[in-house]
Amino acid sequence: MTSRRGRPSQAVLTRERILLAGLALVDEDGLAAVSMRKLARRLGVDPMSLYNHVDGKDALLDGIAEVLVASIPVPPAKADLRETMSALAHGFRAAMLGHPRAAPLVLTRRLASLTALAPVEAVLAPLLAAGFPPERAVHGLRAVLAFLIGTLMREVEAAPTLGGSVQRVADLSAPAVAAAAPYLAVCDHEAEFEFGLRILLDALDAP
Amino acid sequence: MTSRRGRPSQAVLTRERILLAGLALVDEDGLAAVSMRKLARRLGVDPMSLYNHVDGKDALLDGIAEVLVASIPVPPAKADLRETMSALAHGFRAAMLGHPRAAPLVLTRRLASLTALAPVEAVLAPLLAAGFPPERAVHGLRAVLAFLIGTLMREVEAAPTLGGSVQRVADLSAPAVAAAAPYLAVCDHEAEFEFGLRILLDALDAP
DNA sequence: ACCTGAACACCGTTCAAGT
DNA sequence: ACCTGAACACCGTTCAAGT
Repeated sequence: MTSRRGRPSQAVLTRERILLAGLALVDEDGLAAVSMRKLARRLGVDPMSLYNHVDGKDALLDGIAEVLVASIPVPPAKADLRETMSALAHGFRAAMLGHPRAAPLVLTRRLASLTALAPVEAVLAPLLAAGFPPERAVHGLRAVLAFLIGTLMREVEAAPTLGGSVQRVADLSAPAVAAAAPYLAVCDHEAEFEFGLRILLDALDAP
Repeated sequence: MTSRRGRPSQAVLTRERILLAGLALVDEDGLAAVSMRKLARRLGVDPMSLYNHVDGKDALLDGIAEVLVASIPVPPAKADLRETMSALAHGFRAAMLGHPRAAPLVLTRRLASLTALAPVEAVLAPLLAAGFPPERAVHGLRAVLAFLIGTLMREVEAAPTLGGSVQRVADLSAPAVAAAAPYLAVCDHEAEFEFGLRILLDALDAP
């Protein structure tokens, strides 16, 4: 049922269709498996056709990252400072954990700043409203963001849990590691997240 | 001056020689430019020869990461808690900034835990000595590590500064971003690092 | 035990050609 | 304006062969 538009045939390909198919490909097969050719195959199209909508493989990955960033829920501007910060952090985390294999795209690329404008505004607005000098607000934002990025890298695949095989390898050579081994062996990501986030939000609340 | 060993000719290739050449290649040309073939060329050797000492490209990258981790200076076990933590954090940062293009290998891969044993011991020992219950010591370690990873990712290339082109794009649509624009536009990595680290170390000192 | 080189199944991207 | 396909210069890795 092609509609009554004048164009010879509706474009099969769209930047959006490509990015969504790309995200699905990453979700299914992982980042390392992404290739222009495979993505084209999935879309039933010649590999070169993708280049009409996307600037190359790197731009494709940036685009997928932007899709992910755009999916971060931004809480209503009203609520109180701590609640807002916490809601944003949890929303960011949930968005990343919803696509664990694609999350490194967001966590390890410098995106065009406009992509993250809404969430950044949502963080800065209550900080400024609470009387924070802008410089300190930016410091706070960046400290929390660094923690989020580090934590999520760990949750998502990369970055050491320090868990692995610490078992009883360590003894005389590393007595403290041996003593803490049971806690190093497991990692409750949820608890680690709340623990670190509370420290940072407490520090921002304080002054 | 080949020495008097019985072997027909000393091995030209060593795992260590390969890893160091790999690190140099990353330093010069960046991570994306690393290939087994290019590394072999640099060593004056057939590409396939590398496979006698290294398990493949991924294992090569792990090996380079381990070289970097091994270069983290571990402070003497004595000093006081806060001083030790701070020294380790600064040492970690300095080691990564010494090889900014290779740093993501450390920051984004799950290394065999034994690699990081010495630094982890150096963090946990003073925490336990100060009376921290081991579970809390591990939480503290992980929170600081997450912050370090996130901060260094930002310093080193990846992860948003939020600086970019926020200039005056934002106005009515994002008044808080507009108000903080001058501080978003620049990023004093040193200051951000100290700011966040102090918050975390203060929180660990407290109880 | 280590090194080699040909071969295989892939890549990203340029370019000229089609509609 | 969009899509195509051949071609180019690369990849990582297997395998059989050399010493």
